[in-house]
Amino acid sequence: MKVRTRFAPSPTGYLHIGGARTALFSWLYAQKMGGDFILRIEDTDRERSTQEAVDAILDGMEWLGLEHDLGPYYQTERYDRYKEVIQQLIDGDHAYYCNCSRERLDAMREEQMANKQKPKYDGCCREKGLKAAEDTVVRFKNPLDGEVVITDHVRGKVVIRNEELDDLIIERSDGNPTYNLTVVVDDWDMEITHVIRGDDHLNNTPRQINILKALGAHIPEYAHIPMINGPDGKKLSKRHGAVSVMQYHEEGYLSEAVINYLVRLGWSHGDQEIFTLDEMIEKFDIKDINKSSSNLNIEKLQWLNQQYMIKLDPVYVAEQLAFYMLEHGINIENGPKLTDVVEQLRERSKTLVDMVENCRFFYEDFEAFNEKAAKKQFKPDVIDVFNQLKEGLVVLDDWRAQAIHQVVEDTVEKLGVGFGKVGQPLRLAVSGTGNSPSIDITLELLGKEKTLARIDKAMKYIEKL
RNA sequence: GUCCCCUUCGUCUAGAGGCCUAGGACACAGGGUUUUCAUCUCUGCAACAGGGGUUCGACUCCCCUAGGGGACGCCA
Repeated sequence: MKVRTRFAPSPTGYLHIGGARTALFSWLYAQKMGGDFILRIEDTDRERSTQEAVDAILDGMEWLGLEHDLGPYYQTERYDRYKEVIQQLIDGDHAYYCNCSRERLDAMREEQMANKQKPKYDGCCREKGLKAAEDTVVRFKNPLDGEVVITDHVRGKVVIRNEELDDLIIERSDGNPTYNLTVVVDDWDMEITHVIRGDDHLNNTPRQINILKALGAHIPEYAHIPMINGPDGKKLSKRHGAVSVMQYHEEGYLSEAVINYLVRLGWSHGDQEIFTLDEMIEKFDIKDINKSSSNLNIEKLQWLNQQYMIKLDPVYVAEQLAFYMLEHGINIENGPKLTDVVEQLRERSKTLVDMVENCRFFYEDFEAFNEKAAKKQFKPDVIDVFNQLKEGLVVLDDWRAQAIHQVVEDTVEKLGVGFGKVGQPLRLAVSGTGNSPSIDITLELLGKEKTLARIDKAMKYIEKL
């Protein structure tokens, strides 16, 4: 049988980091097994599902490169099929109509909780043989005894007694099917072989298996993967910063780094930290997924992101950088080639947004010198240094790092000072900050005209002190 | 409350009874390289939740306790 996995989000919000990892694991497994990866939108909650959320999920998947082979399927387009299956269950005496009021249900739940019992439907209408009516729902006849054994690929054997379960609603009074029914029908119809999903669904699994059995359907393999918590170990929430995967995009992370970060969260292959996509596919195995939940660690993501900026082709990274330059209002026509910027700044930036800020001075004049650096570097005697430098630079036709370096060296020699006495004030003068790529390359990329203008500007600043 | 699940350095993890004086990575601290910053590199810091078993031997197996998470909806 051909392996088929699926990612089945409900479109009630953006694609968050936990969902993205679930999708990644499903996708990886399908890739590894040469199977299909299906995207299914579970939009049966019509109140909360929105088109914006669908788009946000699709965007997130696309950015991460998690392409689906089939779909997206929308559950709202499959209502006829669900109706048919519900009828089949009723006809087979596996489901029944129930007219218990919400008030009765609520009161019962409260009472059970007060008695320290697990709240469950009491089966009131189970044998009444009710017909469909205005206010009736359809409930599944869950077996009363025996147990359900889940052989989960991550959790191992999990046994749930049927007496812990109750007769869940599979069709609402408005005629809409509910989640536990639709998942089962879809996984069955779509011939899903491996259900890889968050472990918040582990508790639903026995119910779903019972329905599958009643339908005479094949029961898929299951793998319930643990949750991802925020950096503080608490449940992921907006307070933790980036929750939507697209927020990582906005903050300047490469999708390659995010994928690599995500794959190592809850999964590992020995001591390896960095994986190409092909390596991931080759080495990924469900049995290597951890059982315990993991916490987000932004520092590690930042480290990975830098590793990827260094490792990836500068032409590609430059293409990505162009997006952020535009986004941050920098005109890339006013400065050096982006590939040069990438090569010079990738070891000095954690994210592409960092890189934008670090290269800004090549493209735009800055307002003020870094205060601390100016205090340290801009002393009156620097005027001599700048005059000397200018003398050499003005006449320099070959505006390249090597020649520029020679001018700086000559200045150092003539003035009989240390390199730092020349390089640092110069760096501050042209960049406005205390750090940049090596000074000769910085000047080369900045260009002769801007360099000289900025030295003049710095001299005026110093004279006013 | 009831049921289910989880528990190795601060964090991500390796570990399938002796290979463990518990390894790697991020972070952090210190050194080296770089007359900037970073990169790179070296060193250091730092963990088997607790208690009982089983065994010649337990991080690894079993039980209990504690802590954390999830489920218990006409949400998914």
